[in-house]
Amino acid sequence: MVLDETSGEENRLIAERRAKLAALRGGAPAFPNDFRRDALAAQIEATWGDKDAAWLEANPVTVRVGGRLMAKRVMGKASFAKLADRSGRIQVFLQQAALGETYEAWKGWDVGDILGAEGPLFRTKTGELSVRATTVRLLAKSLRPLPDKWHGLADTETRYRQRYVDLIVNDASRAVFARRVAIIRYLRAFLDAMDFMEVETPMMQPIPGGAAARPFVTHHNALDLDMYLRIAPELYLKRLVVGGLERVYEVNRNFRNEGLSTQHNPEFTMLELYWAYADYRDLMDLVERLMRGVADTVLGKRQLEYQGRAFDLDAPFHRVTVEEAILAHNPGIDPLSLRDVPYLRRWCEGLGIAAGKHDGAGKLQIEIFEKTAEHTYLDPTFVYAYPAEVSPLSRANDADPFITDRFEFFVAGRELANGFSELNDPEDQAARFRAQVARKEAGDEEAMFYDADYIRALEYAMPPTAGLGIGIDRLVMFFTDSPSIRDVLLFPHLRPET
RNA sequence: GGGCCGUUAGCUCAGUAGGUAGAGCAGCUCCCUUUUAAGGAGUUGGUCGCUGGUUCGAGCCCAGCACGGCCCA
Repeated sequence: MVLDETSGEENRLIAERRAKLAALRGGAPAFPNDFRRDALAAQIEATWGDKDAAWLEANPVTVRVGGRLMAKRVMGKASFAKLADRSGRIQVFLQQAALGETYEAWKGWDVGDILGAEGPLFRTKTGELSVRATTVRLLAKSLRPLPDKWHGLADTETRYRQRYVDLIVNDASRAVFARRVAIIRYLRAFLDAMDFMEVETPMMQPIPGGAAARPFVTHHNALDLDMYLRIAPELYLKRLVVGGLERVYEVNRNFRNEGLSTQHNPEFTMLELYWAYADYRDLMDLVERLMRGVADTVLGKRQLEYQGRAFDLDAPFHRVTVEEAILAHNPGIDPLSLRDVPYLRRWCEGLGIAAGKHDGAGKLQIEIFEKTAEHTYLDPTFVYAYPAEVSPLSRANDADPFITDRFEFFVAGRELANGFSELNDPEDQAARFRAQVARKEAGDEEAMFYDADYIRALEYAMPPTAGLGIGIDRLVMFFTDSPSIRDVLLFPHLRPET
């Protein structure tokens, strides 16, 4: 894949089309913008799809359609064209007898060009609802040939780099992004109906907070201030709960300065919501309802296949604690030593986990969980009671302060959501931040900063609150049977072309 | 960062043992007034990702690099 600007010599196919465009420039505007449609392909099918040839002849309906020429079949003095608009495709029938000189021009137009046509609807010999063109115009010349009309565009790299081409020729790709939009629309409607308020909080933050991740750094020139692209909106959203916005959510991008994979893009979309007077159990129930609601909305059923495996969202979602999960997947482990640091450290070594020097029992538990258990949760599963050590923003459990009232939600072995009862005790939160700072000073680049303003906000008192984050890209992957996050991102990050 | 795989015409792909590059579609010329990947006849089109090396000779073998894919850390 070489760009013409750098290759010096233009492709012959493009040169041919450029010559056609040059000829067009001699007359009327080559890129006119005075054509207006009055019908879309899908509307035409919906409105007149059930009318037969005789009805259409007796009740003439004239439509103006426009779109990209996707198929061109010339048979001497008559032709068929397929025009693609945003709703679908409509066939246009062109005849020399009706179009005169324009018909000769049409024969020189190319698949990929943008056309407008007007004429009455009729049915062809084979019964296809079509437009019998009385006029047809070239609205925009395509200089580049489209990929193979039958095989489409298969090259993964080109599909990602030139998504516009992928969207033109691959129906399946368009369907993925249509479904992505439908899912996000559903989530918004669901939350709006619960009286949640959608808000926007800073993407550029002086202190990156709300998650354990390495941030991107940028610089504000006027303030001469380094700033961070947010790794999460969490601390800002909770400030809003302090302010009395008792139900808030935000759907937007987070940025994490980490590697790329089939599960990770440096910028990804997260839904975060904060719900006062609710707890983590309410959130688990909410997630179950959302998952079924998404299925109902975009699939019309709760049974689906993801990457060859069947899933049934009607079945109750599993719920298991972190410690139960560790015991279930590490048969030899001693249940009474699950919080014993030297014991867990030895167990980690046996699993080939490189534990950090300062890791406590909670961190070591999570390492063991992630290595041995996480990927096994294929059916929807809530894993809860996360250790406080790895949950610096979560409320400690009343009966057992080693753990927090926090869960993560797994489907197909992947984390789709993370939720917890929020830590609203400002003194506990300050102590947790100090512990994070100690970790950061010990070399943990993902440890959190101390956010003094956030502590100040909590000191005004935050109501008891539950907070949830849902990874939208992974959710869309699941509901579109997509193996890679790049398949659900319109413009996934790639290295620059050479 | 490591391992494996890939990169050949605009697109989708073949390419024999290392002997000088092919198909289909698209394009171009011609025929064709109801096609559905329209059809028929003819025809153009390649720095085989890049740079080196081995060889009389490299798309093919070797090394490095670039980009992509999958897996691992």
